[in-house]
Amino acid sequence: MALSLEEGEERISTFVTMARKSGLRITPQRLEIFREVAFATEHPDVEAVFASVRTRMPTVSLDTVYRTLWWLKDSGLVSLIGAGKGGTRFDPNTKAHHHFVCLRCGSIQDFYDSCLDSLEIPTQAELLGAVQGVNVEVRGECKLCLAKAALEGA
Amino acid sequence: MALSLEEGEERISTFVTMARKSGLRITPQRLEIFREVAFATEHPDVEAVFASVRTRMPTVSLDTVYRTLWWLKDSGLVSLIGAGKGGTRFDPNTKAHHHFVCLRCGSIQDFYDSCLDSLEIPTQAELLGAVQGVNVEVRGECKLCLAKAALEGA
DNA sequence: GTCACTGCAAATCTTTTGCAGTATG
DNA sequence: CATACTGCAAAAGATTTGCAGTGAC
Repeated sequence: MALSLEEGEERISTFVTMARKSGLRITPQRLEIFREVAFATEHPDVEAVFASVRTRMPTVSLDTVYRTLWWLKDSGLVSLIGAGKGGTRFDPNTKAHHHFVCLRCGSIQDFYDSCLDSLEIPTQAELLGAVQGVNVEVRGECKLCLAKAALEGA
Repeated sequence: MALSLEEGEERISTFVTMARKSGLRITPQRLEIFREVAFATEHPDVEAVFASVRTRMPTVSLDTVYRTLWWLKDSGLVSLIGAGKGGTRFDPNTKAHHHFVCLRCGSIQDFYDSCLDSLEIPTQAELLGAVQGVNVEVRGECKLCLAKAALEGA
């Protein structure tokens, strides 16, 4: 699955605008790293981005890739898959359920909703493989983080 | 949010049954580790399970926890949050979209569906914090893994 | 009694940090 | 020109592996 050139370029121009707005410097490394991610359709991990950027810019270091990616994430230009940070996490709940994921602290809370359980799977998704279940991930900021932010902002 | 005792015990008896069926030995460590995970409502990571089990069984080692958790995962008794294994992964797609997650290889593919984008957020979820978006995670086995399995099974 | 399972310790892989030099705005 | 950014190297953290002893079946 290839990304259209226009869509990639659109992502890059958003990137430059955002960077300017945040007063952050646009360096060749950052541009190259972002270009890599912006055109990616495979949801790469850090190592993959690094390897790929390295073919075109052999001097970039792995930690620059890390720093750039976290910065992109903080700016909202890319998002993390799942809860993001931290080690592997487990879910002992084998019943149908759904998650509220906090984008700030990474906490995950279960919630139940029978309508969501019986969500109709779009044909688009059916085509990608053998579907076994659905989990709806509601993303936002949890109560605790909201309270903390309110305190700090006061 | 506490888990009802019955539900936890139910999970444990499922565990014992499953273990017997797979011909795997039920050791005190495994039972303790599974008990920990079965009653957890916080989607713990390995370190958290380890720390908690250790308070009741000070001799367990971290690697036993790892081994047991992977085994539980392979048996389908617990599932991994997100794609599971591997490092942090990024998603450069800032448009509303959804994921097909392969439970076998961990690959993630995007798909689009405007009905899902405008999914109504259940009150249950609204109560947990400030909602910013929804991502539907369709879980199953991807085309590639299905093909591989077919080859090996032949 | 057999053989899978455990604990330990060391190896490996992933991510972060401190510092001195470099280059962007 | 100031100072944020980079690369390097080393530290910190997470996960895996090899091996000898132990215990579940």
